[in-house]
Amino acid sequence: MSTTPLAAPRRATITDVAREAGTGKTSISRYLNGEMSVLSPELRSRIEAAIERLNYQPNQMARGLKRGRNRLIGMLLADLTNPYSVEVLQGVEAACHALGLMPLICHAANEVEMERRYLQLLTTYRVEGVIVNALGVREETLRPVGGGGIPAVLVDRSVDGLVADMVGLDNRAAAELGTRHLLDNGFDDIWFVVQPFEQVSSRQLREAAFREVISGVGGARGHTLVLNLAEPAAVERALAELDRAIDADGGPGDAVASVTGNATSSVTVRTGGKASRIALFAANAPVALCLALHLKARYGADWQARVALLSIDDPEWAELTGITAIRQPTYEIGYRAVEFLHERIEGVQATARDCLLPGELIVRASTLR
Amino acid sequence: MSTTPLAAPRRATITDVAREAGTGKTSISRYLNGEMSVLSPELRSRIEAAIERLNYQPNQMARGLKRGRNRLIGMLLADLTNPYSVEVLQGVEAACHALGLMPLICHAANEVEMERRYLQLLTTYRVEGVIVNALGVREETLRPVGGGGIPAVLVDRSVDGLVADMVGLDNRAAAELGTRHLLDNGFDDIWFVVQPFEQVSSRQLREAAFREVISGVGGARGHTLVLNLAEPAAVERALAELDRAIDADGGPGDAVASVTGNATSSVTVRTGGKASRIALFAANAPVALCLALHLKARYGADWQARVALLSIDDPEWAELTGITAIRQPTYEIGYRAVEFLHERIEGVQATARDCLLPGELIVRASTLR
DNA sequence: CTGTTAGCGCATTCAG
DNA sequence: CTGAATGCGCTAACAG
Repeated sequence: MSTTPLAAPRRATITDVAREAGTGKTSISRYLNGEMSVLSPELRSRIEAAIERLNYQPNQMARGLKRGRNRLIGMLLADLTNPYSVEVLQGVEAACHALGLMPLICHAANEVEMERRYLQLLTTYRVEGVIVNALGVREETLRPVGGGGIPAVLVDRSVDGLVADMVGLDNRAAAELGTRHLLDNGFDDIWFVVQPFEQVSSRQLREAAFREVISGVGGARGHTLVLNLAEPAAVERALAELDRAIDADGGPGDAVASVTGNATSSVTVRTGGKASRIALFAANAPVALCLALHLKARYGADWQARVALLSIDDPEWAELTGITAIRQPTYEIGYRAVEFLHERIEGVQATARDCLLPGELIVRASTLR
Repeated sequence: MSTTPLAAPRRATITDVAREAGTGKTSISRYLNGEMSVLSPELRSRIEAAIERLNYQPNQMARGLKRGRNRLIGMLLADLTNPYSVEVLQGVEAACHALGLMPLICHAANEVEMERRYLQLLTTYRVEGVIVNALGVREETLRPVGGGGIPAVLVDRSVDGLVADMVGLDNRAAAELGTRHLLDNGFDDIWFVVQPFEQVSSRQLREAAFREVISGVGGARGHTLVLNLAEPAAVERALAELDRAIDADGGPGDAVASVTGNATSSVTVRTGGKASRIALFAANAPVALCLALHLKARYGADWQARVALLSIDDPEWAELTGITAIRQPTYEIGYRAVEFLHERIEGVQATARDCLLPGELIVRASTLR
């Protein structure tokens, strides 16, 4: 009774269990590691009982320290606010579960400094590998990772000068798919809207593919509009440019009764006349949302009659609002990333691999005229 | 030269640094812990140099094992797919950053089994505390947490039989606010739509408050519709019931040219006639989205003319679609949760506290007639 | 089959 | 001011 006051119910250790079971720590350890065949049934049940009685739970920190591996991997996300990230995460979690890994999820919230800090933290916690959906930063930040350091696989974007496996959307194909779809549906004036390229390879690839397709089609006009979502003033300016283009275009049908910009009272009658030739191609969901919000504010609830919107990423509101989208195989991206990482952790040496998964075009009313 | 082949660039340990700096481990340890005043400037710079040269990074696992605290806390989320979770997370991260804590984010993905597994995992990693946005499960699962076990604070929902701090929306007030708003705007037939109550206290509280307000107002009719989002068939049935009510209601204006249910060709002319008396009050964003998707599919793009929608939670698409919402102080909820937990970790003994934060009504076109 | 002995990397007395 | 010694909880050789 005088052993331990109820003050701090210190957690039982392997030693406690050994004593309680009247045996040595080794046997307990063996039990914990499933080496059942090496334990007499009798001892085994005594151990079981002791563990139960003491409500013992092995300390992973200590285990990790000893054996040099802790089954932890880091998952560094640039922006959880982007549905893309959450979806990828689901795949990551599933794969981790299947492979006996535990993902430490770190959210950089679009801040380079945060990214650096978390990477450092993951390193000090000796994670066995990291999956990183990097911000657009110099390879420098990722120095401790990849090549010389701990195994890493990149998601969605590659990083200049950083050799590592990478898995993501087949951006070329996706951008082509989207552009062709718009072209095929009679849109010959297409605005590709994208966040600042910075070092984000996926943005660059998407835009390049877009331009390439456009330039290969006579009579089609293509524009690239950079939308710096982090900079309200810049957004304002870019959208103004877009507005001018849309206004100049003259509108969708032959008869537009009225478009007041007041969402609650606009009355628009679409008569099925000649299609609008302008379409917006958003490079990802955040951009698409920004565009949609602006268009709705400017042209009213019926903004979709005025301009078509196609987005890479298929956020939950896409269906609701009827915009066309290219859905990324997010779950699989996450899953594959973990598989790659796992191989790497297990020592596979192959040269850096790229895994490009195809996107799926989901046609909705917005781009059908 | 024969010490370590380039094979496995083993990470430098404190011992390596000590040797490199020509001193003992203790001094390194002191340096790491910022006990600068106890080190001669000379030794100090030697240590600095050695650390730099070896690119040394202290092993947090070992530190944690030794000092008994690892600055880790668990953040268990029921469903990251719900924007609410992501927003709360932002607050959690900010607070952790400020308090020198590292959150381990665990995503139960609505699976009770996952929740149990993660809780167990967090325990074995000896996190100093956990913040849990629990699934609707029995206290049993959370046994290791709270009272006797590791400090815990609940977010959004309390758990029967589990005494712990809890922080979340003032559900009573929020539901009243929403209901009153609808009533004030002429809606006298209100459907409160909510996921199965199970053990989720917030759902119960919101619904109870709704009913209470309704029953206090003569002439107002209130219904509660349970929408089990995990069960497509059940959703189907519930929505059918709703449809009957809406159809019976007769529609919004005096003249409805045509409502075909085909989103791409519906032509509706709203003439500003008498308001529809039916309004839907969604208990949270996932429910609101489900409703909106259904209504759009059934009544066409102009579904909002037919029925009003108000939601607790203000998802990104709310503004776009113009539905009224009650925004939760998500960031603050997360922030406060960490603060509470931190106090607990530091040994504060006060009895379980409840922190109810107010929601903010954001009126949009949907509920204005 | 089972127990003893050494550390894993680090923080902490406790003597210099 | 500084360093040697001790052990956190656990696993991994080695002996019984």
